[in-house]
Amino acid sequence: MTLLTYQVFKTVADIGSFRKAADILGLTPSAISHAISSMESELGFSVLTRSKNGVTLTNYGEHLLPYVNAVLNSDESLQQFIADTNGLKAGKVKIGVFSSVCTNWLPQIMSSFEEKYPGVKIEVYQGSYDEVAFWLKNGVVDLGFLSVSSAGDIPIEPLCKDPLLCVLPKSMKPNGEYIEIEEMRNHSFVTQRECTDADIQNFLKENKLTVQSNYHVVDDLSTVKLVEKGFGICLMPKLCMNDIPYDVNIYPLRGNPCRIIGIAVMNRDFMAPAVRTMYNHIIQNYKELT
Amino acid sequence: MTLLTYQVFKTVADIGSFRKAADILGLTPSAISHAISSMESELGFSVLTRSKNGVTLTNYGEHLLPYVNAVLNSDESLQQFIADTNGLKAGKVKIGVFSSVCTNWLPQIMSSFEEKYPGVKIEVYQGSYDEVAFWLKNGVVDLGFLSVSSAGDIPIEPLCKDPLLCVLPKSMKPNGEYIEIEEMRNHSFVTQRECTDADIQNFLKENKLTVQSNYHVVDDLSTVKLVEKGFGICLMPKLCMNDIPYDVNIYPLRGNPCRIIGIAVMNRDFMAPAVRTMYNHIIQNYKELT
DNA sequence: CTAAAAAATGAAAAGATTTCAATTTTTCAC
DNA sequence: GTGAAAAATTGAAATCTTTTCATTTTTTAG
Repeated sequence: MTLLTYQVFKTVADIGSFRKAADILGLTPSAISHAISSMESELGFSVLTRSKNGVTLTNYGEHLLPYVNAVLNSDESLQQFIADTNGLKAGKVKIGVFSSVCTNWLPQIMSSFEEKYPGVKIEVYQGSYDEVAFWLKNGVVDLGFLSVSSAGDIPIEPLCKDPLLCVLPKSMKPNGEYIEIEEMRNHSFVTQRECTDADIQNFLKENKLTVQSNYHVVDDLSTVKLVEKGFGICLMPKLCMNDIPYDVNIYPLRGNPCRIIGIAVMNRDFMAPAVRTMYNHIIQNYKELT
Repeated sequence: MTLLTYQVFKTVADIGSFRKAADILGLTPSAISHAISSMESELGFSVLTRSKNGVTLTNYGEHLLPYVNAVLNSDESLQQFIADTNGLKAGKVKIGVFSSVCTNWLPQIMSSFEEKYPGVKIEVYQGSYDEVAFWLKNGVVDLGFLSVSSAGDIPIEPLCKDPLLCVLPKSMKPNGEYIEIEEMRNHSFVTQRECTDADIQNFLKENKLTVQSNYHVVDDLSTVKLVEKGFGICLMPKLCMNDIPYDVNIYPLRGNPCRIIGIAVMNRDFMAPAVRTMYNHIIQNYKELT
């Protein structure tokens, strides 16, 4: 017996006619008849008496009906849950972000989204690129902000360029408007521990800048503060600098190297409705790149 | 989505592996995969992440699971009800009887049945042949005792013969051991109202005994009492006389006319388990006719 | 008694599920 | 990193279920 069998039984029991039940369910009377009789042979007893005044429940049918109703009701609430989820009356989106997106973009994303879809809950997970990528792969988050170069094999939609800047102590000034790569070669660097900012590591690697670095810190603020105090120079994406009250000199680099910030999702074709909506919302609001 | 889809989803979610779920459900891993992916495309979002450490629920899957469990649990209790019914741990039998069976046979039938199947409830409806037949046709009772001649088109299993006897006041005696039909022809009859005992009516009709009857009573006791007081003679099935404290002469009739008592059921091939068991129980205990 | 309506029936068609065989992906040990 | 083993996926064919169609039977109402 399937849910449809139950539905047929319930409808017939309620309405007392095979033909009318067929109309209601969009089936032929024959289908109803077959369904009921296969139900009866599966049960081993009959549930409906075909008599004058239409079709009525047998004693057993009468006892069975509440059980059938219980199943149909619980399925109904399941269907309702699905409908709510698809209609964005319910749902949850878990987003992985790195700190600069977290502080600069997320508040606006969240408030505009929440206004539009008040039923959807948003959970934010902040971490490094690697952590965000890991969370995406493991389903901890549905969507993740990443730089394109750090996304690896995770599909990512590029949103905008974020220029890498060179951060110097106040005491230092470059020769021109831009910092030449060669100018940096002999300076001590303050670098973030491990690959907290993979784009910068990549840039350094690409330009064969072997960095002499005595300080390995974790967060952007500390990095800049160490530069401020004259312990070295550092590279920092522009977006990060928004968050930091700094007293340093900031210069763009020759060739304007950028990190490309994108929004990543493991399976672009199969997002939950709330996730898809958030994904589109983010692209609409932040996509600058064609 | 069907109940099986739900079952597949639940099993996979519980055990975290398609292959193991396939083993448990007796399906191939491929079937599981197809089932889940068709579920996901129907839902519009994915419910399982295929990752390291096996398969885990997505956020949506996590939310969906309780709903799925609710449906499966209510179906489980439906299945349990069916099993109980089939296993005779539950169930009800409604039996229609006429008075002589009610008083003579039913107590023994009921007590031996109840001893064997204590979970099954028995309901007794007492009435005339016509009422019992009506109840059978309308599903008021599951089984009905009837005389074969009164069953009409209702299938009936003959159980035993019950001889018709002639009841005479003490003051009257027949010529021999048997009463000849002709002997009755000139006597006043006390008859039961309408066709309360169709067999007797039939017998009278068959033998072209037009009965001169001034008293039309309903119950057997009253009938016999009127005979006792000399208001006429009557015919009475033997079984009925068991119930009556009488002070009358009783004689068999020439040719030993009988009513045949049987057990009737509307659909012999499709009885509820408790009904079938009662049916067989009755036949075992009361069938004398081959 | 007949006509109309409702239900049942059996065979064929349509649809769904399951399996099979082959492929891809993932995991684990070396 | 490589390769073997395990797990999951895929598409096509096979199987099984459900539905319809056409017909028959049963029931009801005039």
